[in-house]
Amino acid sequence: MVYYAGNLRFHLAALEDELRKIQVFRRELPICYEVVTQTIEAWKQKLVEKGGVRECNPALLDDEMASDRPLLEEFMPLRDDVRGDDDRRERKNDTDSEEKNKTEWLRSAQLWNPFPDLNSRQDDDGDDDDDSPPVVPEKSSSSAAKATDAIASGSLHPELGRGIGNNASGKPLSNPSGSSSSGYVEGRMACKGVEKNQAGSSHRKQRRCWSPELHRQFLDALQDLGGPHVATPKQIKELMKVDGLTNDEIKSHLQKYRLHTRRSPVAQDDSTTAAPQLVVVGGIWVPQPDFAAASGSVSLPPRNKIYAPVATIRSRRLADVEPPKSPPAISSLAHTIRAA
DNA sequence: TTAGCAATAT
DNA sequence: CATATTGCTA
Repeated sequence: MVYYAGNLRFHLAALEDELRKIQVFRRELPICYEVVTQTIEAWKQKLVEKGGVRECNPALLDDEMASDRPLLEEFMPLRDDVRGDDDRRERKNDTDSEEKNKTEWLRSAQLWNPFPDLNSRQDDDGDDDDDSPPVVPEKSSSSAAKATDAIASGSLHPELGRGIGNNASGKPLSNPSGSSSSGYVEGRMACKGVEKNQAGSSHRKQRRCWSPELHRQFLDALQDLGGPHVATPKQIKELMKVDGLTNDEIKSHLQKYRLHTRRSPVAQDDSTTAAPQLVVVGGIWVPQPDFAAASGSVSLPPRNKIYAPVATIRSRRLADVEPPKSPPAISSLAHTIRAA
């Protein structure tokens, strides 16, 4: 009896150890995490029962536990040498920096989700539940960045497509309710063969979408930097502190964003003080925020100083900081007007 | 090396 | 058509 209890405790401890280890990958291995967590819970309960009521019969116990086991073992075969660590060389002496890097890219992984619209989770930028270690501004060495990128694009990766029923703990971590879970899930990670730079023609990256969260960070950075037209990709990247996000990606996003804001400059709500933010440019009325953008095409060359310096601009709410959700079509009007 | 733009791919 | 990636140039 004692043996079983001890055994159970031992396994429990081992499991908890494992849980701590995969904590970092919680987002990427939601099922794994969940399974382990639940198993731990279940076992704890067993332990309690065991302590309380003496009736426990070893065989019975095994049987009962069997219900929890198979699932678990699919993902995590139990070993006795769980703490062996031989196979987990990566985290031998918990190197803090490495840990941080991982969590950081994890954050990014979370943000880079392939379901732009679906993933509107309740919390928002909550940064959530998890006690993710403080993200230190730590300048990520380029090598580190590359490493993480490599990881992100290739290796570890949770097969989270399979619906395992018991996601008891609540929100589906990564895979929003099945709708349209078309092969995008594997998009970034599955990467079978891709990225294997075989024959050096793996070329095109997997297409990754900017999640609302990520975009929000982007916008924040933009705002801090004084607007889309003065912000530079690198600065943005540093400000966003999203690891695994490359300059090129930001550059691209910025490009698109600029084009977008140029086309449909939206005066952003706040109509309370809706003083017409209009200014005359080349004979046409243009919403002020777009002034800078428009100036480009109307020959007001250096648009650098149009925006206030970083510090002062912080509180301002510029239209160009927000993506045009519902374009008022002013610009198109402008075009037609100009044509006429 | 980076920013910006254009071409191209999804 | 919208958006992401790559290529090219300054």
